[in-house]
Parts: sequence; structure tokens; C-alpha cells
Amino acid sequence: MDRANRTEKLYLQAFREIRQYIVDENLQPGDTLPTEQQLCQKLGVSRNVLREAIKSMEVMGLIEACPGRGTELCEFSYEFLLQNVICFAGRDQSRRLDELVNLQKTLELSYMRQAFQSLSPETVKELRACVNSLQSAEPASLQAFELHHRFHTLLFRELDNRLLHDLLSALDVMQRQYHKAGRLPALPEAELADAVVRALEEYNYQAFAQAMFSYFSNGIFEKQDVLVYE
Amino acid sequence: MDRANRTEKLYLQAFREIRQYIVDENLQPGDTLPTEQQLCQKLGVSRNVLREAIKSMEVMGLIEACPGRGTELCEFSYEFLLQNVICFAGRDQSRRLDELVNLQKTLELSYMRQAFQSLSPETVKELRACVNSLQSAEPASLQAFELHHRFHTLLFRELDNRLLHDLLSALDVMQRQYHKAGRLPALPEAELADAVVRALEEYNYQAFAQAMFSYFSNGIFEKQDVLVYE
DNA sequence: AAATATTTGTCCGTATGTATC
DNA sequence: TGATACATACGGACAAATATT
Repeated sequence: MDRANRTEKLYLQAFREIRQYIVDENLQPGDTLPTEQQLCQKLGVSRNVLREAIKSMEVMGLIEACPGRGTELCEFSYEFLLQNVICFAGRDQSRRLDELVNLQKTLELSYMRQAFQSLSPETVKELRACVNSLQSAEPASLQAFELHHRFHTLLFRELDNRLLHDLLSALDVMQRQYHKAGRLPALPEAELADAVVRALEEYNYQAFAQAMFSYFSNGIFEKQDVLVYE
Repeated sequence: MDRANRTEKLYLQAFREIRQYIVDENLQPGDTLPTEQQLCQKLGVSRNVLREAIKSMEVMGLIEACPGRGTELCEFSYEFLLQNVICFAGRDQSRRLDELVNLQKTLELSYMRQAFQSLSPETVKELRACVNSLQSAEPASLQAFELHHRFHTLLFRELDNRLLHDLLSALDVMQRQYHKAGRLPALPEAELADAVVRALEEYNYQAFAQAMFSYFSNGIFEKQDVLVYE
């Protein structure tokens, strides 16, 4: 670490270097990081500075430390997103919700063809059960919100695109905060979700796409324009 | 193995308490936190523990500390969160680049109409200068890579969508890492970027959209299918 | 089963650089 | 200019939890 002409704080620098180390070494969940002593030597910083960097990762749920054993990578979780978005993002910023909803609509409509092709009969059955519950649930209830979320999760869960999957989950986590704060407008009617599943049961892509567009033109999604092309 | 009975680590506890303090006091961006000493006393922990908690917030971009002045809240940004989602979430190296490129293509084509409408003559001039440099740069060089990214940044920088902006920026960060590792295939030819800017100079959306599609059908983007609709 | 070594958790002290008055 | 307040950074020390011999 070049300390002669450094301008940035050491703990910020250390954090990025450790993150880079994890990426470069392709460390997987369950793998252990070097000990604090080793990392201090590798980065050329004191133990305090190193811990400020490493404990940042632990606070975020990326790693877990245990005395006597060491520090290991965790399975990635959106928990830290949830915790922080609650406190810092969801405060008097009404347009952020629009941006979240718009991005969800854009992504799901853009990837729906791949989703359609990936869906197995088993998942379609689960989707059917989900939508049936949705139709008998109280609209705008917490239960309805959860079922809508499950509906979206099921639609894309077999699509083999980890990045998209994580991104959709992150969007969901963020929207959840708005819902808790009572600022989430109504979701589309259950009937529109039902039409999507009916198209899946008939394995009719045209009908599926049509139903998806209808779904995403109602409720909270209504005013979110998306550029769509042929 | 009894984790229930184990007392929680102090730095995790301190982190949550400080966050709660921010919410309770309704602190806004620009407001200052109590000094380290005051917080130590308030929470009843040592300075080291307190710093491990507070520096976690700074690493996440939630606060900023300055010697002699104190610590203040920052404007919330998704950038850090998204970068870490991308860094830690999908670690399958081989597919990740495809997913990154595909997502960039999807987002830029989906939001290009809004981008077109938002662009000012000043930015178009900067785009022109950027593309001119690109045409005289050595293809596949580091300079060409940087100019391509500047091209994309300029296209969307006036679009008033913070979330999209942060996401594109996070994708850029990740692609940079692939480029450093020499794993980034060739970008589209400079001529295709030039056609985009020519359409902007003529304020012709049809030509712009056409040029964008051509750009995103070449080089690294070639094999990335995107669902497009009418 | 016990002793020892390893690793993280927590605290203290000190020196330095920087901003403010 | 000087004094004060604050964050930055380093090092040492001991405790607690775990692993190893």
C-alpha cells in the first residue's frame, strides 16, 4: 500500500482491497479469510484500521468472525440491504419509489420471454396455487402483498441469470420498506395475475406476453412508461 | 454452539444503536452526529468498538467523517449497495460477464427514449468530442475502452433517475474489472457510436433508436438477445 | 481430559494532522 | 498566532472462544 502519497483514508482503502482479494481469489461462502495478523501484514496497516474495514463487512452480513476459528464468508443475503434502506433511503423521497417500480417493470417485461421458456410444469402449478390464494385474499392486505411478491419470484426463479435474480430481489427488499411505511399504492388486481397463469397453463406465449402487459399497466405500475420495441 | 445465549458483539450492537439514534432524532443529510467521545459515553463502549461501528457506516457511504469538524450524514445513494450486490452475489465468473453485458444492453435500450428527451445541446457537443476521440483511438486499447464508457455515461447523465444512474455506474465498475483482467471482448466500432451522435445532432429519434440498436448488435453485445416489443 | 496455541473481542494510551475560533 | 476540539492511526495488553496437541 503506497502511503507516501495517499489521500484516501486507510480503512476505506483497506475495505476495497479486501473485497478485491475476495473477488480475485474467487472465495466462496464457507471459505475463510486470512487472519487479522496476516491481513495487517499484507495490507501494511495496523490492526485497528484493518478491523474497521473487516467489521464493515461483518455489519453488512458478508462475513462472520468467530474467536479461535477465524473469519469466513457468508452466503449472500439481502438482509443488510433491508436494514439500511429502512433507515436511510426511505425517507421523504417519493420519486425513489417510482424509480424502483419502473425498473422492476422494465426488467420483468424485458426478460419475460426467457422466463417463459425456462418455466417448468411444477412451477406453473405453484403459480396456480399462489394466484388462487391471491384471489381469495383481502386486496391491499399484507398477505396480498406477499403473494404478489411470491408470484413474481416464481415467474423468474428458473431463469438462469443470477444477476437479474439478485437485482429483482433487491428491488423487492426496497419496495418492502415502502410498504411497511404505508406508502405503497395498490398492486394490480388478482384477476390480472390469474390471466398470466392461465396463459402459462396453455403454454401460449402470445397470451402470456399480453397478460403481462396488462398486469404491468395497472395498480402501482400504471403510470410507469416503459420503452418497448419490435 | 449455543448462539442464543451468547451476548452479541458490541460493534454490531453499537452499529444498530447509532442507526436507531439517527432515525429517532430524524437526522437529515448534512446534519452532524455527536463526536466519537460523546457516542462512546452514550453507548458505554470503548473508542475502538465505536469506530468499528461508525466506520461501517462510512464505508457504506452513509456518513462522512472529517478531522477537526465531525461526522455528518450523506445523501443516500444506491451505488455502494449495488456494487456490493454485484461483487458478492453472483460469483460464477464465466456467466457473470454475459449477464452484466446483457443487463447493460437491456437497460440502455429500455431507457433510451427518456435519455434522448433529456439530452441538452451541451452534452451532445461533449458526445461529439468523445466520439471524435474514439475514432482516432487505437481499437481495443485502454483509451478506447474509457471513451466507450464515457460515451455511455454522457448519454444517460441528464436522465433524472438516480436508481438507474447508480445501477449503470455499478455495471461499469464491474466491467472495468473484467477489462483489467483482459477478459473483455471487443467493443462496437467507433463508427457505430458516431452514428448515434449524428442522430442526436439532427434531433432525430428514429435515427437515434436505429443507431442504438446497431451499436448494441456488435462487438461484445452481439450475442446478447434482448426482448423488444412494439 | 488437560494443557497449550491460535484467533478474535475489547479496552487503554499516545502521537499526529486538520479544522475552527 | 495560539488554543482547542476532533478524527486518524499506531501499538500494547488482556480476556474470551476455539482449535490443536
